[in-house]
Amino acid sequence: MDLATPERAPHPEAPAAPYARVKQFLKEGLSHGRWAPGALMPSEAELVARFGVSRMTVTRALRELLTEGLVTRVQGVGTFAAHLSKVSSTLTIRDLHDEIAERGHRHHAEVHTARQERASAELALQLGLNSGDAVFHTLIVHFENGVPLQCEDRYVNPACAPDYLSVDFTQTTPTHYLLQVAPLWEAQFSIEASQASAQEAKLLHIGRGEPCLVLVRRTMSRGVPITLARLVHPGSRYQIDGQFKP
Amino acid sequence: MDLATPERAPHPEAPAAPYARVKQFLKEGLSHGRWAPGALMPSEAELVARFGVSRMTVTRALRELLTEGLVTRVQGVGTFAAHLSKVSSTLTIRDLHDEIAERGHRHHAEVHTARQERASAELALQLGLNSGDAVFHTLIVHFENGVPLQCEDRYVNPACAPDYLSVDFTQTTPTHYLLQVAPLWEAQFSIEASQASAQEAKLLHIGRGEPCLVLVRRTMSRGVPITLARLVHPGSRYQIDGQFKP
DNA sequence: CGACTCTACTTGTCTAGTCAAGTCTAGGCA
DNA sequence: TGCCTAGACTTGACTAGACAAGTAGAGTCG
Repeated sequence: MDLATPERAPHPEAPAAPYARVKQFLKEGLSHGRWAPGALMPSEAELVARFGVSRMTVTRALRELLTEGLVTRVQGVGTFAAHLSKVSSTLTIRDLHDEIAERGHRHHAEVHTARQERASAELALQLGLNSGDAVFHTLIVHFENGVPLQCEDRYVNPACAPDYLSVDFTQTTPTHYLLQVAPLWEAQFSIEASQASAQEAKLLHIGRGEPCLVLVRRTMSRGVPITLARLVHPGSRYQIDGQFKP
Repeated sequence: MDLATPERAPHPEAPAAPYARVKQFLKEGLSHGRWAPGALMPSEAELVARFGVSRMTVTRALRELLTEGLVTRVQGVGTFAAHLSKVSSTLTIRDLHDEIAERGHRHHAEVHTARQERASAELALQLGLNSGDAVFHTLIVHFENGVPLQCEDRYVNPACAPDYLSVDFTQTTPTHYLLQVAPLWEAQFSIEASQASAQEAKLLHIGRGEPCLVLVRRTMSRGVPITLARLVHPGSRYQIDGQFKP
């Protein structure tokens, strides 16, 4: 225990704010199985009476539990404990440079390709272009303390980032640059395991056929596709971590 | 366009609820780069004046944007556009049975191991037990339309699910059963790519050394570890999909 | 010049009420 | 019996205020 802060937190279980107390009460009840999944929970009026707070306060607590997916609410009926049949975790995909820097390690990048190409039919579809239109293509290998960690094969919609090819990607990562150009994002991704191709194996200094964690990500801004990236990581050197906490 | 519902949605861009209109206004401004990352956004008082609503309404809109991570708020200073340097996506980890059933496919499971064992030192640490304590161990292969899709190697804390070994896992998945027993969860997971072991290759009907997507998940309820699972999928047959939408 | 205070502005939280809309049930009526 | 309606109860959204707490800048005093 930290006895040096007696004023700050007299009871860790009793948050000061009334809305937080109500929320805590409901959360603990849920975690102790007081309301089985699907069961009817106390109504707002009951909670108002029990805690002696106004309805807005109770509403806030319940709305937060709703957005956290812990309860289901039906107008005219009541509030129910959610069945957590799906465990939804938050997976944070970060800029690799930041990730490495945060570990206190050194990051550098080798640019192998940075040129304009003509889009294939499939690529054009993904980027909302017509087949044969110009696209920017970069192939960059990222290193952590001199060890290759990621092979980044990226196509960019020129309309969204006309100056993309003039950026020095040994200094700035494409992710970082594109985040500046296109403010708000919408992304789809898929994660899969596959063997390294001959080129990837060479660039990542691994054996041909070694298992790799492949992350394919397509990002859009205001409905316009910006970029399609294929991020290949050696399976032996990289893993994705995440957690779920209600 | 759906012209059959003229009353319901006259303008898809103008939600009926005032708090939603305020939220939409701010979101669109952010997506159009009206406020650069880190820039000061309108204060609550300004929004109150602009939209002619009460402060609680504006507060709600801003609080929701805050929980979505789109803005940063500092008491006494103001509201700022967040820099989205990290793109946090929601990754939903679901019960495999449900996932397969939703695709309209057939799921069945083969139970290869279901017994009590003594915990190794490392396993005991993960499950909050002492080395040598009893643990339940199951090894189950899940099939989609007769094709092996996942090899589930799971250890369970007997204190949390005393009847675990008496469950018929050809009928119920361990995930589903454990969700019933332990109401609210906390989970940590990691995703990595590695080669199939000899046993895994045999169980999954793939070649030894083929790349596999491995998901290791540890779940806890009220701080007590419940289960540690290692889910191995053939890289050629399985991928994880997700999306991010602010 | 430096330290202090006062003020204006900001967000954080709460209250006590209003109106609206959806659901369920009991009772009445044909 | 079957249908309909009225009332009770629920959530959803909002208003117009209030007080607290934090920040930043302007002005003042030593």
